[in-house]
This record gives sequence, C-alpha cells and structure tokens, in this order.
Amino acid sequence: MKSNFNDKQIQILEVAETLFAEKGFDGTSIRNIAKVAKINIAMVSYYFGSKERLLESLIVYRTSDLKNQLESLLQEDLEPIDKINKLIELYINRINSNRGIYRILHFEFTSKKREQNLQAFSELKKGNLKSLETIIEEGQKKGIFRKDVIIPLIAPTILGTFFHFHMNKPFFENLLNLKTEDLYNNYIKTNLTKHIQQTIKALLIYES
Amino acid sequence: MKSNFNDKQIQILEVAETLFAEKGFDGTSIRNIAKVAKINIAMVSYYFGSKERLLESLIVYRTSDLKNQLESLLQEDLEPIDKINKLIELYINRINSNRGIYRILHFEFTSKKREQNLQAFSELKKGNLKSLETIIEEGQKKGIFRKDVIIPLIAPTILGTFFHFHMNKPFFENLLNLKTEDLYNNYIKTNLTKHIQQTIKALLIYES
DNA sequence: AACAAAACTAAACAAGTGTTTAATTTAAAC
DNA sequence: GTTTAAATTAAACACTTGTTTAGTTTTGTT
Repeated sequence: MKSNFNDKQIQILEVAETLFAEKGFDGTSIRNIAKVAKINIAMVSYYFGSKERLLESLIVYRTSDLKNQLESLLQEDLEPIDKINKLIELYINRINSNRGIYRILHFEFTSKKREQNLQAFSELKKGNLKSLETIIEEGQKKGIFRKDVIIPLIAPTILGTFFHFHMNKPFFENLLNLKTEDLYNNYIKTNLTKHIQQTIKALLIYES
Repeated sequence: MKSNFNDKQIQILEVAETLFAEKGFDGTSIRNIAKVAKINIAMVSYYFGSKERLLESLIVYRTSDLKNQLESLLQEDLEPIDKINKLIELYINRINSNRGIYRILHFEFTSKKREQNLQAFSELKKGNLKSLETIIEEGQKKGIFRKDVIIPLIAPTILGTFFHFHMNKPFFENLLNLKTEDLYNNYIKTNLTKHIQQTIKALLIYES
C-alpha cells in the first residue's frame, strides 16, 4: 500500500510520535515538534491542519497494516495453542517495536477528551478480538481448551501485562538489572513474552 | 493516622483528582481546578506551593494506607492460593474505588517528565511486590505452586489486566453491554476479578 | 525566461498558562 | 476592642500556547 504522506510529513509524524510518547499530547507543543524536526512552526498547520489532526494522521500512519498480519496468521496450518503463542509473539513484537504509537493510543484515547476519534480505533480492536476468538473457539472444538474462559478478557491480560511492564520501565529496569536498552528489549522478547504465553496456556488448558 | 491536610486542602485535592484523572495533569489548568472547587486561583499556590507539588500531595493523600492493608493480609491464617485470591480481590477493589489516583499514577509517573517524584512511588511498588513474593514462596515451599514462574511479572499480569480493561472502558462497555455505571462496576467485581484469579491460579498450579 | 503553484518563513494574534503581588477580609488571641 | 496572624481576593506578571497572515523562496511546467 502506498503511503499518502510525503517525506516532509513523515518526518514531522515521526518526531511527533517520539515527543507525544515521551511527554504526552498536551505536554508537547507545536514549537517543540518544529524545533526537533527542524521545520517552521507553521508547517504543522500547513500539512495537517491542526495539532489534533496531526495526531489523527499519526494513528492512520502507524496502524494500517496490523490487520493484514493477523489475518494471514489465522490461515496458517498450526495447532491452536501454537497459533495463540504466535499471536502473542506477534503482538508483543509489534507493539514493542512501535512503542511510541501504542503508548499514545493507550494514553490519549482513554480520556474523555478525545472520544470522537475513538471509532476507527475501536474497529481495529474489535477486529483483533475477533481473530483471538476464532483461534480459541477452534481449540475449544478440538477439546484442547477449556470452555469456561471469558475470551474478551484474555486480550487485556495479554496486552495489559505488556503495557504495565513497559509503563513501569524505570522500575523494572532497576529491579531486574536491565541496564542497557538491549538488555531491556531482550528481556521483553524472551522472558516477558514467555511469561505471557505460559500464563495464557495455563489459563486455557488447566483443569481445576 | 491523622491527615495532614485541612478541609480546604482536601476539597482542592479531590477536585484535582477528578480533573487530573479525566484530562491528565497537563490537560488540567489551575484556573480549571479553582473554578470547579469554587476557590481563588491563588489558593493552590498558597496551600501547596505549586501545581507540581499539588500532584505530589495528592499521591501522599491517597496511597498512605495501602501498605498496612497488605501487611495484615500476610498475617492471616489462609492457604497460599486463598491468600493470592484475597490479594487480587483487595487490589482490584481498592484500585477500582480509587480509580482517579491510580489512573493518574499510571499516566503521569511513567513519562520521562516526572522522574524525580518517582522514588516514593517506587518504594510503594517494591513493598507490594515483596508481599506477593512472600505468599508465592510460601506456596512453593508447600509444594502447591510451581517453581518456574517469574514472580515480578505476575504483578503486571494482575494490575495490567485490570488497567487495560479499565482504560478501554468505552470499548468494553459497548462490547459487553454494560450500559450503567453499576453494571460496569459489578462486572469488575465479579467477572473481571474472577478472570484474574482464575488466570493466576492456573499459572501457579498448572503442570505442563 | 516567464509564469504559476507549492513550499516555506518570520511575525503577529488572541487566548491561556503557572505564579506572585499587594490589598482586603476573616478569625483567633489577648 | 485592639492586635496579630491566617485566609482570601483581584489584578498583574512574564511566558507559552495553537493558529493565521502576508509575504518570500523554491520548484516544476511551458
């Protein structure tokens, strides 16, 4: 898919992403963005119309291809539990390498202030949930997964665990001795991902 | 413990809590707080020194007695798994009835901006983690809990699941048909709490 | 080279920000 | 009732905010 944004716009979007993620939408000024991106402050209005619409553009720019990735996973010939594991890995990997935008989504679109722009984001979430549901029901039909789980609450467990870990980054860096960015990323890729997979597997398979 | 704040200060703190939770720290102005609390804008500086220190006071005001609650739970004569369940219930209940401040903590103390004030909050988290650790190790010694779990990652699973659910409130209200505030709260108290307890139990007990 | 559209700029705009000041009112102590 | 301290106020402070304006420069087309 060809992007609708030109080089200059992308440059602005990526600076905005970094700053919004670091300091929040309200905590970031247009002058702030302009300075880092080395552009004139009028360029944001010129290219995006307003600060608010810059945020909208940023979300479009970053969330456009997740849907496809999920759908191709569904088609793969794998056992349900392996599909779940792969889905978790895909999610964590993706969110972790697009921390900025997901942090922004997490922060900005939960407050009452920006409820309007919520619709497109809500559709994305519904689609993702549907994918998870398909896999779990497949496993339930095969008799592998237990049936008394609340599927819509599994997504919060997967994503919430990651987010809560990542939102408390300084705390866990200190606690787990993850001094460098590499160590931190590696811990997410191995231990945290494994923990989430282990948790969901236990939940789906354990018989009380 | 007697509170260090007088009636007027508490009035300001509670208005600030609501507004910070709704619109974020940066999204809330002192004039905004003053208007809702029906006080003069100079009173915030007069009583708290600055907007930043108002936030600090708010956190002290709201997190002072959690520690005691946890410690008395540790002393109770219960099976490890029941202690875990009670801890989860205590947490969810507490956070759910103090949504405002926990949302603020979640939002404001993760960005790089406010790393200084982080220390007191970090101590609180470390204490909480210690409590969880004590209970789990007790269960491991008794041979009830498996030993290959990463304890520091269990807290993110408990809290993260709740937060992710709550931060996407409009989405889940719609998805699960929780039209009234009562229905929403009830869902948290029963289904969400149960889901988290079920998840952690499965993780701790399930043998692969 | 001449023209037109797009890209870019510095400056100004009105409105909002947190904080301080100096004055006034209220309350407490004697 | 007078004095002293605390509480409260309106106004001003200096600064930052998002956006617009009226130009200038650059780019592409003929």
